[in-house]
Amino acid sequence: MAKQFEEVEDAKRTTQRRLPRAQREVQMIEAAAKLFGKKGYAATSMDDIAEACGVTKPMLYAYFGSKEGLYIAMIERAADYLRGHIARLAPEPNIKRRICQGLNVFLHFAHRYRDGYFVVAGSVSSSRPGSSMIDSLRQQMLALAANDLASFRPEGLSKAKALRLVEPYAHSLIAVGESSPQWWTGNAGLDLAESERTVAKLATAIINLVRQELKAAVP
Amino acid sequence: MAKQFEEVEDAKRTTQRRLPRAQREVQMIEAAAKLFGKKGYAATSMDDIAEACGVTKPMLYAYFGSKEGLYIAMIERAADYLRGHIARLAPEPNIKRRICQGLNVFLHFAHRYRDGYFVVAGSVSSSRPGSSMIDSLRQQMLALAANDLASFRPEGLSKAKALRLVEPYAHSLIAVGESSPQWWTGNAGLDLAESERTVAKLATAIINLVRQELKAAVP
DNA sequence: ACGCGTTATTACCCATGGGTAAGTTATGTG
DNA sequence: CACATAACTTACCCATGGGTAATAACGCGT
Repeated sequence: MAKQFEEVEDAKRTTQRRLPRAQREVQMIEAAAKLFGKKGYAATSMDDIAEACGVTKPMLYAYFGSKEGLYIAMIERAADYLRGHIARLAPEPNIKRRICQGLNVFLHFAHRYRDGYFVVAGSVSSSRPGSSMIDSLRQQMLALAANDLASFRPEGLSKAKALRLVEPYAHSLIAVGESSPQWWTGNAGLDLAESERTVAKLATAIINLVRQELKAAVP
Repeated sequence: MAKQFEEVEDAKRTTQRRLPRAQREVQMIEAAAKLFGKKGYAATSMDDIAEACGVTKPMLYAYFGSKEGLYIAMIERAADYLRGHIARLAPEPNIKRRICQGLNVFLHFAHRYRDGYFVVAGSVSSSRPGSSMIDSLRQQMLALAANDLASFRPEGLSKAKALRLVEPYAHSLIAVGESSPQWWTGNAGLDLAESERTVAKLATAIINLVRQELKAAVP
């Protein structure tokens, strides 16, 4: 009973038992992710977040210093999750499978965090705090994808050139991964497995297209 | 000299000549689109928008009633543009080409409006005003795409079943179209023509995949 | 049972920003 | 040229919400 987080449980909790800082912080970050994801950064108040975890505003400031601090902490947590899981599949030698597994990381992350996911996925150059962090995360993912795609280049094509050529396709690959969660929201309980299969097919199609493009580009 | 809109021209304009309402409204909507797109709805103040078009806040209220009113007006304008252009290519009989042209509409729209584009593209379930309008627009686009994709079904597969099967792919198609503009922001002046070619290739790949899936689904 | 730090609260400050009332200047039309 | 009207401004109101100071209660170790 130490670690489970018990989600709002109806309205205001009657007995907000005192949680140790570590657990409360996790709870706060999850509430923040949910609300920031659903309503956006500016439209979410610290009071909203505080209420969502049965506590009052000053606690948020005690633990995170500021609204921006809480936001950043949240982004960092999400980024760590993604980077960690992505890094963990480096050993996979089969490139195509690695790409699919990479996309699955996004799918699982989105499945687990729903609203919170859209904070990292849906931020397009928005001048919110931490956007630079999100941009750099996206940049890293993009670089990984591009690198994997470029590994399909035929003999006689420089890696640099290949990297340049696959860039837009890497982008689309990410877009496909990012968009799938969005399509769940419409169709209620669509299970992960089916999404994985669909995304895998799309990835394969894109990979084949890239292969073809790279072959055509050899001088 | 009547219609051109003269973009901020440095800092505050010295002589803000009095524009007739119709022109000022257009200017306001464009400024709003730019700022909402760049900073988000809640983070953009009416004063910001007013200043961006060399005028003061009460003018915005005189013409649009409220912040929400201005926002809605902006969305409606964008939606009209998209719906209008999409509808105009209905006569095209070649489905594949029509899909590509549909995607091009997005590309051109995004190219023309940059920041403003992200207002309609980047809004994922966010509880901003007008989100229902954006959702319905997206829904329409999705339906069109799905419908076109379903037309590739082989004999012996009901349209209903085909529509259900292609849904995730229609989503991906839209995602590819929506994501391209985002990839421009990184790589400065990438011209439209190249994006069009890339997107066309991706669309073709997805269409082929869909064809294959539909064929495999026939009982 | 008695501190003593951690967890929490109440009550407040004040800058920001949506929204408005009342007044001011250009402009085009009889 | 007058003058009605559309275009525009200044100056304000006040609710929201970020942030803080002072204070209370719980519970753990000795």
